[in-house]
Amino acid sequence: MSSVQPKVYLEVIKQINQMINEDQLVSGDKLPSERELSDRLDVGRSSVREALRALELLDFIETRRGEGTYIKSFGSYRLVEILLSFLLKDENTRKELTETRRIIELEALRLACERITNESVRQLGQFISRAKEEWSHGDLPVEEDYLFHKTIVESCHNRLLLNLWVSLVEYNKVAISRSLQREGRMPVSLSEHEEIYYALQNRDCERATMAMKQHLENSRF
Amino acid sequence: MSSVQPKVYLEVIKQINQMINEDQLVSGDKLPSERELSDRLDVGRSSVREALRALELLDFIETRRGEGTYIKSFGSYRLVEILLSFLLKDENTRKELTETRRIIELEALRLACERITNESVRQLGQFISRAKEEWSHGDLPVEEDYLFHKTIVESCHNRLLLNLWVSLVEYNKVAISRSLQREGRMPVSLSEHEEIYYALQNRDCERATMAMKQHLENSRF
DNA sequence: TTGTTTTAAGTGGCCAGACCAGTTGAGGTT
DNA sequence: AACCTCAACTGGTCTGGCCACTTAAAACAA
Repeated sequence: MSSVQPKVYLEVIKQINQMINEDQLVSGDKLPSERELSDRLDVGRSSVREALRALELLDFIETRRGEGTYIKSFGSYRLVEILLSFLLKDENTRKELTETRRIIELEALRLACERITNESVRQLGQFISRAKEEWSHGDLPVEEDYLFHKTIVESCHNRLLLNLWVSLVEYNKVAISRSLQREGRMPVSLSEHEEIYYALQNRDCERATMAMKQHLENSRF
Repeated sequence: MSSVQPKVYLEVIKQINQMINEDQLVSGDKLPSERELSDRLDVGRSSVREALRALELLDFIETRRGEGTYIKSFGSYRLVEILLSFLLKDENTRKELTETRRIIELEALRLACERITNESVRQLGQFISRAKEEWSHGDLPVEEDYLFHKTIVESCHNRLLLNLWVSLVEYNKVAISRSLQREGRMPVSLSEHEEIYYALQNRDCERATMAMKQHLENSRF
């Protein structure tokens, strides 16, 4: 006997996936209740729960106590985040993280040069202004820094790439604020942002890339 | 009251992760049994199972009935696979996937030019030879094709990057073999591989990159 | 002693049932 | 019409049970 039958909870996941496809369910729609699934698929409720919990961990679904289970949108940031939390145990991986982030951000910038909208460019400008203002008040514009970079990656209109980037950076947020706190770093960082901004305004890929390289180099995450 | 206490199964995942770190457990090591975890963490066994099933789906652990639960290697390749099986319903995501893969592979190649060992270069040569041989026998050297690319990404010595690449490509294997089956594609693909191989042998980054760009372009995954 | 068989303990797989804690909506009260 | 109240439903969790499988110790046979 080697007829290893697949585990029930995996079967349930398949069924749910199929259910979504057949019924054309989209993000926000409600899934049948655990009890109903258990009934309909003729499996125990615990198996249904194992399947749902796994999908929840992956951010595919969202469960609201007392209400039900809902399909989530494409916000699977947690995916890589989980991966990293299990993977990132030594110094080596940190270097890999930085390197990978650099790659993704630079390439995203390249794509953004061709795809960015005027609206997004305008936003970038705003972030710089707001950062300057905060800085003049003596505050550290960590959030603006983050949004500046994120907007750029968003502007390549590749959600997968954005997902990866967010996951990588999320993990590094501490390092970012530490970087900005370095003596004299802030003004330089700001002018680097401006340079990137101007380059993007002119869709000057070469110049933008050079500026970003410089910026990432100096930031030393 | 808004003190939403975290779900138990998430807590269990945290604990397990911590357990792995503290006890310096590595891939292949055995985790405590479900009943013992349930006992030690003072939660129901069902909660433990929900946690374990979720981790299993992510390929972090492997459960063998009658034996126990074991930590798996960094083989979290299944991640994106699962993600995509749920989300790859529109053409858009497919494009993003291809684009992201292209970026990662090209940049990995750049890094590999500086970091690749002679041994790896030799292996690349072997893969080409073997592919030629198989092809002369009338077989499609899908595996060799895959290994050729994988070895290159491995040679950048960034496991995170490798993980991402494998995740993306794993999903695309079907596409790969379909690509190779295209009339007259195989010989061209082989010669493109050779060009990359020669460039890598000479650590000629520029030439290697150009060749790879060409190759990926023609492959049309 | 050695090699084989049996058996018991341990483990994951799965289920049924129970209770708690939120949410919702229908029906009654004001 | 606006406001309760409460029953029904939903997820969250635990308990305890039974099955199938693995392993190793114990019993047995050579």
